[in-house]
Amino acid sequence: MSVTHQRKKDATREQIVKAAIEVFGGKSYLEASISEIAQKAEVAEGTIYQHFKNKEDLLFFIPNDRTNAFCEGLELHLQGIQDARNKLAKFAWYYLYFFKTNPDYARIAMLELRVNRNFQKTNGYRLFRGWLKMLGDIIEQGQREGSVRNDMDPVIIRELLLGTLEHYVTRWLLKDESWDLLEFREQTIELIMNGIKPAGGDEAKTAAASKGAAEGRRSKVEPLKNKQMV
Amino acid sequence: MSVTHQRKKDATREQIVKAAIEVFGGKSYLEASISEIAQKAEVAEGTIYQHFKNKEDLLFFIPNDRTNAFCEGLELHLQGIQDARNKLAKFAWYYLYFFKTNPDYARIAMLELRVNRNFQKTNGYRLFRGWLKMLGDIIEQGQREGSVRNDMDPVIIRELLLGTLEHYVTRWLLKDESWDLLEFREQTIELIMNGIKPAGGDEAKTAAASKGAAEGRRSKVEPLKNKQMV
DNA sequence: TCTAATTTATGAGCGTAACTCATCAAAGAA
DNA sequence: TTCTTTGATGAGTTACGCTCATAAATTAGA
Repeated sequence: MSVTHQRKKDATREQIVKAAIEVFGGKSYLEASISEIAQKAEVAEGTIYQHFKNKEDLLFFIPNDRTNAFCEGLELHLQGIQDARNKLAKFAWYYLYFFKTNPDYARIAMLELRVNRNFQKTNGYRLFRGWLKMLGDIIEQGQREGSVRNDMDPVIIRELLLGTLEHYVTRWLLKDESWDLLEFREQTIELIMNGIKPAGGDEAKTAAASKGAAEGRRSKVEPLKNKQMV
Repeated sequence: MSVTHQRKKDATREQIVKAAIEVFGGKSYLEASISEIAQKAEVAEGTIYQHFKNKEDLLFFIPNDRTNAFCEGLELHLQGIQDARNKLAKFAWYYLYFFKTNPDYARIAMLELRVNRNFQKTNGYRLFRGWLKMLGDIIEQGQREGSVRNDMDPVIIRELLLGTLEHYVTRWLLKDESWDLLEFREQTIELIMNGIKPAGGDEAKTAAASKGAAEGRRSKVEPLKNKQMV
């Protein structure tokens, strides 16, 4: 296969994926039809099956590119921020901002992929777990810094944040984006930040003391037996 | 139509719904087939269409009974608990307990109904919003009591709790119930309870003072413009 | 430049599953 | 018993995912 040939094929596949994002984003996976995707991509139905094993395989291909875009943007937006708490706040903002500006993909990710059992075996899910680790690292950094309570398993904190954010995006999509996805951000982050603040110290008044207090309470609760929940 | 006739028809419908819960619970809505449900219910395929407009209509009928069961159990488990914070903790426990003991329905509710746009127009969703209000009332009670910070819109607190719980159930299902759904409950509730505690007071040390502190900060943040997020 | 070989695109045709409808069975009313 | 009404049935229709034989396009060799 020559280089030009490959280019041509890649271009066709890209057209198909682009059309698939639009169609899967506009209606449910079930209601979306291959023929509609083919029409929008301006290829024959059979061509889609030259590039993808089946309809689901096409769906699962979509997050590859989008997850990478998410990661790149995330790293960019976190640059220059030193402390974990500000990184977490920035993460929450970026997460909502990303899906707000990618509503078609948001629908695919939240309403289709997120609840699909087969998706967990795909490369897209592997990429998802990649940036999940980034989030976990920030939380652990905060625990080392003393700015995040360390008597709590970092996975719990991660899931609290992630669960809440995914929930907001999902509700926003189901309400046809009728309200601003970022509207609830400030109060929600305030709530979570307050929750994960080291115990025994009101940070606003006694920021310096909080670190010591946190250290004193290290490993108060049982460590989790099974962290493979994602 | 006579009483006996109606009884007979109701019995058939119940058989169909029972079979549908098993089949929709075992595989995705897409993979589940009407013929399999008909077989399991021991009726002809055509009979299903005497009782339900289509496959989706059958799916949407399922939560009617289960939501009522959820509500009854919830009210029972909340009985005798006076203060809002203990009610919220109990709610979280009951929520996870209910889905742990109803895994087939959990899959239908979390993986199908929760992300289905059409579901929002159904009676099942109306019932869901019914107990959502119960949860909101508990939070508002806590804000009046002074045990829950009232400088925060109650909807935010409700969504934080609900989002996290739904997230746990979803992850648990996608991991084939391989870990204990209740394992994360204690730490998560501790985290949320800490977050929604009135600001400025470490409750463990200065419980009495917290009320006053909370009142002092009433209406600190902007009220939400749009509460119709669910 | 012409030709053979390989890769990519095509769409008619197939299988399957949701759904319909004419017919049958069962129960109640007269 | 006969007529009417309601519920159950499954063969038939339709729509959609998917296959495959064929055509078109591109490359390599002479």
